[in-house]
Amino acid sequence: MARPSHVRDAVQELLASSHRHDWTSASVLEGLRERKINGDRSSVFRALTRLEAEGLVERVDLGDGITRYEAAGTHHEHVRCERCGAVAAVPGCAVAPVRAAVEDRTGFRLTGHQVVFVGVCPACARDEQA
Amino acid sequence: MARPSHVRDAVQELLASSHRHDWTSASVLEGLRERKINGDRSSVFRALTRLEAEGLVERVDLGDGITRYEAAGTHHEHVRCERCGAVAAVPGCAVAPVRAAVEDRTGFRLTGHQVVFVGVCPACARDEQA
DNA sequence: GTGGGTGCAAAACCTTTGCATCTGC
DNA sequence: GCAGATGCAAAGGTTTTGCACCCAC
Repeated sequence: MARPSHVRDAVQELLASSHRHDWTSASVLEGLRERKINGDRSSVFRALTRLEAEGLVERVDLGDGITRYEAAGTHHEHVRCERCGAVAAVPGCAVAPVRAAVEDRTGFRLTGHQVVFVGVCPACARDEQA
Repeated sequence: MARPSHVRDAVQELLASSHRHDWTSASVLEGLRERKINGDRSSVFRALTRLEAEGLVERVDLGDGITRYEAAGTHHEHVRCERCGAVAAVPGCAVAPVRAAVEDRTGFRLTGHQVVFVGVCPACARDEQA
């Protein structure tokens, strides 16, 4: 056992070596191709699923129906540009301060959260001016 | 023009007369049937799309790949039970306090956000004890 | 008659699954 | 040989689109 998995290793390294927060199955596959690594959709999905289970990558849901992934790291939220789709990180946790209040008011015991800010990125705001 | 649209009207009334935050295309269709209103998937989708554009209903993304809708109203966040899927409202805005800070740190001009808390609802927590 | 609303079916989309194959161990 | 990894193809589920029909204006 413990056989080499070139696809999974390549996926992990691809995500870890980038600062992108919006890797999709398609862009991962493309990234592998650019690195001259052959891969298949199913292999990429299996790799991502397993890497997520191992805690090496995290699933990011930006609310557009496409599942995204990023390398696991320090906690942060995301902001997505509604014009160009660019995704940036928002350092820290946006809802930590209200966590206790939410548990009090809803009776739920919270285990996680998903926060996505939507806005206009600086570049698109500039274009808008012009 | 301004022709009657029984499907769209029925969808709007269905959402407005309920307090559910997790209407899906399927449950809306089912709801219409229960009201003896014939409808079709595409009609429901077109109705929801248009009602959303008109600001009468809001899209709710709980991160499970299924698009949900609820009647538009006062702003609130959502919490979803990871055991049973129940959805409850969280009054108020969880991220308002950090809005300005996010704009400062990212340079984005924020136009909206999407917050979903994940946790265990009181009922499931009780079952867990047993 | 015109345009919007509708139903039906087919397509599109992303994701998942089945299965045969290959290859380290 | 066995178990894990892979590629290919097909299925699965939700959402979208095309098209013809119908009806209120």
